[in-house]
Amino acid sequence: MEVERLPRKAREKAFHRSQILAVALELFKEKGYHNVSIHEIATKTEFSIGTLYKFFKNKEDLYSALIIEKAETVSQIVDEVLSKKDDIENMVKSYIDAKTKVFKDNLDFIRILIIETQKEKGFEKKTHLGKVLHELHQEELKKVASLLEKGIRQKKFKKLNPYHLSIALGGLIDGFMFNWLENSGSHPYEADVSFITEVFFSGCLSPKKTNLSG
Amino acid sequence: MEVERLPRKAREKAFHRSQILAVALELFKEKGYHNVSIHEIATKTEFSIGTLYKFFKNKEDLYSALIIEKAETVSQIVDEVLSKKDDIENMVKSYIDAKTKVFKDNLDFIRILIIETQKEKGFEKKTHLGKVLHELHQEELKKVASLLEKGIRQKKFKKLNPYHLSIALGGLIDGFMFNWLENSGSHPYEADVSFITEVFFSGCLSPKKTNLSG
Amino acid sequence: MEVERLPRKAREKAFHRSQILAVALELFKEKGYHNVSIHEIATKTEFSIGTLYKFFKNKEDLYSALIIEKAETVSQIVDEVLSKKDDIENMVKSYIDAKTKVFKDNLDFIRILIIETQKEKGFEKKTHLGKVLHELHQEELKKVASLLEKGIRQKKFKKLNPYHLSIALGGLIDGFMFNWLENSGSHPYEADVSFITEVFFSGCLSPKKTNLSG
Amino acid sequence: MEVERLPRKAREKAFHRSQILAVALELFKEKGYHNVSIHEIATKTEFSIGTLYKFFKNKEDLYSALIIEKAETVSQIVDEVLSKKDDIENMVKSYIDAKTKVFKDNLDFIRILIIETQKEKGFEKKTHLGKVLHELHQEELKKVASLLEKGIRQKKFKKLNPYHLSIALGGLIDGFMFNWLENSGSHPYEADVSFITEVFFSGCLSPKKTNLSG
DNA sequence: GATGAATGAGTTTTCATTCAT
DNA sequence: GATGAATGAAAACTCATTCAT
Repeated sequence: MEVERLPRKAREKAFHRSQILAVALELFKEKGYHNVSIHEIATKTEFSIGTLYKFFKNKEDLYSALIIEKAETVSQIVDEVLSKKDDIENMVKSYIDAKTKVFKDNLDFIRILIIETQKEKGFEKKTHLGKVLHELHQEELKKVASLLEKGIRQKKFKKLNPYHLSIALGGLIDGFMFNWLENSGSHPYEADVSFITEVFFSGCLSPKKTNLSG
Repeated sequence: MEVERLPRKAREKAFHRSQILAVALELFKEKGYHNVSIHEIATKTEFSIGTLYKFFKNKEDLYSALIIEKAETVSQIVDEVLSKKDDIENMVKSYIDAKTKVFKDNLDFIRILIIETQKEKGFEKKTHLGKVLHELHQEELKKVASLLEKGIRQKKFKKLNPYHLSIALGGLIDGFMFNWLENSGSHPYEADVSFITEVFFSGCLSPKKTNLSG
Repeated sequence: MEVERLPRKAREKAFHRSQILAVALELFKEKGYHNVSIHEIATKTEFSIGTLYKFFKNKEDLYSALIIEKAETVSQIVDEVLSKKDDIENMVKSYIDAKTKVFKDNLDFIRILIIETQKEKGFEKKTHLGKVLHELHQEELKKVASLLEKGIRQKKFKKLNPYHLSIALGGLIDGFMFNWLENSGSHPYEADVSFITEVFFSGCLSPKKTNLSG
Repeated sequence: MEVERLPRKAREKAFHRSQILAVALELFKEKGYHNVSIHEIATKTEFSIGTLYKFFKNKEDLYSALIIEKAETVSQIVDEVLSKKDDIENMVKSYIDAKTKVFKDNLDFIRILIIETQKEKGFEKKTHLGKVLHELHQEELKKVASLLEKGIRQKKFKKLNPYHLSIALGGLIDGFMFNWLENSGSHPYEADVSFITEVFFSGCLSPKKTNLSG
């Protein structure tokens, strides 16, 4: 009995935790970190303030947990795409697709992620949150880099530093998506996706291929 | 004598204003908007709180003034570069140079600019600050776009949407510079500059040119 | 046990509330609204500032609650007197007695009531407080008027507009009591009470009655 | 020359002083004492703050001067009426006329007078302002009392304490005028004036006269 | 374990008054 | 003498966090 009881409790606890985070995300998106009070989160989750403090040691901790959880989810989505073996070019396209979709689907989260990423002394690596986000970002860059490297070895891409190329690709995606965000999604984002793909490939595909395809 | 008296006062006032903004920038960079109190700014500037409120009607106003002033300075630097008539390719190179340099020289400012840009429901165009930043950004995109368009007409660049291309270029620059920022300027940023230039041109120069240069 | 628990809490809360109001009244009487800080009320009540703000949403609200509560108490006292069926003349006498006693017992409250009544553009009916006070006053005038009307119908009083007469009676009472207040209660207020009664009756009783009684 | 220069300066000074008081009265009426800043008065008078402080040693002093000046004007109006020798009854009527007219013409002033009169410990006789107002009021009561006394000696009024009668008359006037004020002058005040007169006389005239006139 | 009342440090902002020019 | 920039004490109010029940 006891053996089953704890797991159930644990499951419940995890569920409650995720409920709190979901509500908090909603509120932070809507009003910004400083304009949301613990009291408000407590009321909306229908947990007591004391219970919230059982789950998270303070407001900052709750916020960190929220960001990290989301960032890991996004990371997993990207990982999945990168782990599906396919033709290199298709994989890059899938990556661009996945990233832009994640961006579009999580606009508000992305917004607070950016704020947090830059907030308080930039990538403050002393902060737990800062470290985790830095690592997740660097891991992604490396994974994309290794994909691009494979493409270079297959002579499909020009001989350029693959880590730099992955930064370039990330920059392209972010640039377009921020522009889309700035103009409040006034046009279908798919247009941007195809442009990103076109620009990136026309710059990276090795000359011969370019001529063949062109 | 009287003729000079007012200008001196005005000059002094402007100087004091800039001093306050400089100190405030320093503090905001260091601790973030919400962790800096007016009292602290007053103490550090060695002005009284009341004097601060003579210059700026409230904390938000001081912050806005800070951001807008800096953003306009950056805008002017870019404008200057874009107004010097030269060979298109050199002008693009100069633009990349200028932008990366501005970025490097104003790391901390860029950081709080990003936060502000995304803060509270993204580009909140209802805010004066939000509107001003949005406009400055769009103006820059258009200027770069018109430069690139000229290049396209001169058959130096591929036939791609020039506005989109300017977003792409912006994305590339930001991507690299953020990466550089994230790694706290661990390597000379000039390396990034040349990579940005290379990637951008290899993707944009019209096919013939590519073949000749490759 | 549980059944009693909530009521006890509620009772305690009500008690605390009344304690705060009592202390606040004391302070406002002593120093005036603008010269009493929330901090001071908190210190004197031995509650924290935060607790005060749990009871009242701001300083104005605390003040309003204070005035309205007192005004309603006074209103009830008057109501009680007016509801006891008796000979008309005795009822009027009782009313004068009750009013002067209330006045005497609540000198300081009356003072701030007057201030509030006249404060900021007179009976500002837009304010909740203003409305409530206005209504309470008008209600009282009407009740007294209907009492006097009965007297008129019974031919005990002269045929004068009863509403106007109630204003006159109120004016008489206030005039004497303010004079008494101004001279800091230098003489027993009962002297004033009998004078008010005499003047009012000799002015209102119909000539025949006057002759009979005189 | 010097002999004439000072008087002109003095005249100018007095004029400026009255200008300041006029503007201040306007502002205090409109917004209340605590919502008007010295800065605002300075701006509206087109004098500098420093100059204002040359005329009045502080805000309270300016306020006192304002109230006292007005109160003395009112006092003079009443004095004039009371000094015109006439039939007693006509003089009382004139007094009621004058008082109600003053009330009507100075509604806003009366309002702040009441506030001040009751503000901060009621008739605080320690304050200069308090003392002056108290004295002015008592003087008026005495003058009216001596008028009424004459009427009693002439057997025109009942044998009642004339000082008390003067309080009663004052109370009647104030009661009606406050009611009129409370209802924002919704009806012509002359109606009240005649009612005050009627009530006061029918209550004060000796029975014989009443019978004769009735 | 859960609760939420109580805390009070800390924030932004105002404005009467002074005094160097 | 006139000025008005500078001052800074003091106010109202918020909210993360604690801890007795």
